[in-house]
Amino acid sequence: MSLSEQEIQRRQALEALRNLGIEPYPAEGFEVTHTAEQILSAFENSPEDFVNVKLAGRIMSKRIMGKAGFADLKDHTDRIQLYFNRDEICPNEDKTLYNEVYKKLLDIGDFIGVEGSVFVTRMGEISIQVRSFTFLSKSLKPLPIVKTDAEGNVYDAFTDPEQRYRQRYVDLVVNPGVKETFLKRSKIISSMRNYFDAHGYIEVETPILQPIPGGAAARPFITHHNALDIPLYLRIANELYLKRLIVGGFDGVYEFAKDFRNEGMDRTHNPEFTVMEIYVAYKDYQWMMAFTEKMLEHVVKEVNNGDTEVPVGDRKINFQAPFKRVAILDAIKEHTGFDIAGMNEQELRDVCKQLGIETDESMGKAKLIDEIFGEKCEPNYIQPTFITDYPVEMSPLCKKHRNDPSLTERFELMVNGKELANAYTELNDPIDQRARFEEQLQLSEKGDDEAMFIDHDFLRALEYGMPPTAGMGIGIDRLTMFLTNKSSIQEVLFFPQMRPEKTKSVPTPADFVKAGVPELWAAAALDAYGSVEEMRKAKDTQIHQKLNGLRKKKKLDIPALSLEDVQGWI
RNA sequence: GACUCGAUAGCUCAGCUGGUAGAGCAUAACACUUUUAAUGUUAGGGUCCUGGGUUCGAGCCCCAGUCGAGUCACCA
Repeated sequence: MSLSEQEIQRRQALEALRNLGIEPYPAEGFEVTHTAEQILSAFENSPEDFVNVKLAGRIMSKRIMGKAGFADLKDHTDRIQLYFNRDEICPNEDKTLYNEVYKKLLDIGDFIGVEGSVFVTRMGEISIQVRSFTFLSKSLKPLPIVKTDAEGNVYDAFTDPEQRYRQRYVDLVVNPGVKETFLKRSKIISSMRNYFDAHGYIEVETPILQPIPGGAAARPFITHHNALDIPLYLRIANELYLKRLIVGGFDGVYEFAKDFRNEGMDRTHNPEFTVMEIYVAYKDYQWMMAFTEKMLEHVVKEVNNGDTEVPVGDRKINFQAPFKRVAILDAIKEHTGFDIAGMNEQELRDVCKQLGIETDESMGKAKLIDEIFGEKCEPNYIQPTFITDYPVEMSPLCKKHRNDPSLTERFELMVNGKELANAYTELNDPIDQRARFEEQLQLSEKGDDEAMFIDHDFLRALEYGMPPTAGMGIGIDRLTMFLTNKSSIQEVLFFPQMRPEKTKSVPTPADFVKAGVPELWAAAALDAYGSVEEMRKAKDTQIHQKLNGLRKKKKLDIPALSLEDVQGWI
């Protein structure tokens, strides 16, 4: 491992601290009495409460002026300025603590604990006059320095998305606002959870490793269980398990679930993502629509200071309930002029052709309709809109429409032209369900690699009887994107999936020494071959000649090699 | 998958008919007792993503690759 100049200096500082008897990584905790936020918000009203404060955090900047100096301390709440005065920190003759430890050995990025009193500087900034400080953890790698001036201009921002996502810890430390996004995400989830709990629904956990990946149309990740010697799949949905629980007598269950889909990645798709699914017995999709819009309105208000309107890109989206409801066939009629109700597969193909939508042989009716809707209608629904009553072919787990058996009781919630939620009156007729699965099997044989598998255990559960049930799933990542106004899913996931980092190990002379090359020759061998592997590929005679050649050329002051020497190394 | 753009110091970026690299911040040293992107002076710091090619000579031109970003397609 080769270290940069600054990394070496920090290791030296680490040593210097230890030589002074200061442990840079102490085992003890540090008692914290205040946070930066508390001090900044309450000091002016009651300064008497802040004559003795202890807080801990990371040093974010340092400014020294002779016998006094400043630093910014960032704790989990905010940043606050520290004032270090030499004679305050070092009341006695020995000024080491100021001159050496504070001035030279304390680096940006270090965690320290400080004790002192709060005051206001001449410049009017609330600061802590430090009486004593304690190293809590030394930082060996320099953080990128992002500076903001009085006008709020940001300098040298740490912006490279690759580095920000790969090293989210750094992103969180130096880029203001990143943490807020994730705090909001957390709040969205807890707000939703509270809403469900208040209705008496039960949060449950269901298997992530599934023998049959059911509940959605998607390509799964496959893995293998050694003891059972069977393939297992990472779940693409948890729907079928939650419905089993309704069969078992739960009235309302929900789960915040990580789902996994082995498909493309882009700024709206990550291989693992979070979906909340909820199932409520004795309800239908009409009820669920009303429940969903009220729930969303509630969540949006909670995370958005009581406002239902949120900015998304250059638009504003209003989550005020009730949302508009449009049947999918009406939507298609409105945006394409075609009435596709009752059309067969061939007729739909013709419509696609006239609309300029590409199709292929593997597409059934469902996919064709989905294409038309996705291509021509979906982008038009900016404000939250329920699209309802999908054709039966598109929804194999959904109950047929009470008024039209060619349709289903399903809705999707479209926001900003994207699907945010999906819900059904759940199919609980086991015979119908079996028939629908069998249609999926035919699609699969036709080449649709996303068609659903038949889950016989799920059918068996339905045969015992499932009460009428409404179910709904909502994409938490997408919801978070809307509510934080981010245009990519990577911004709302702490650790989005990335291609593995290439760790190109740079060979050093030491590697050659380890391989048996004498130290005298290691640098030359590195020069000649670049890596141990390359050298091993060469013949001993070639190595012998090449290295001696190099010795001559570079006038190395070392004895010439014999062939026997070289044979001894490899 | 296609196209476009990018990769140079710890970070943000510059670089020129093709002549072995430069700024700001960060770092180090000195000065300075309340600074505000602190300041002033000085110094150090680089496999210019990788591999080939053209050339007397490549960070720059050509080819191939890696990684990333954006647009589109595919996929939900």
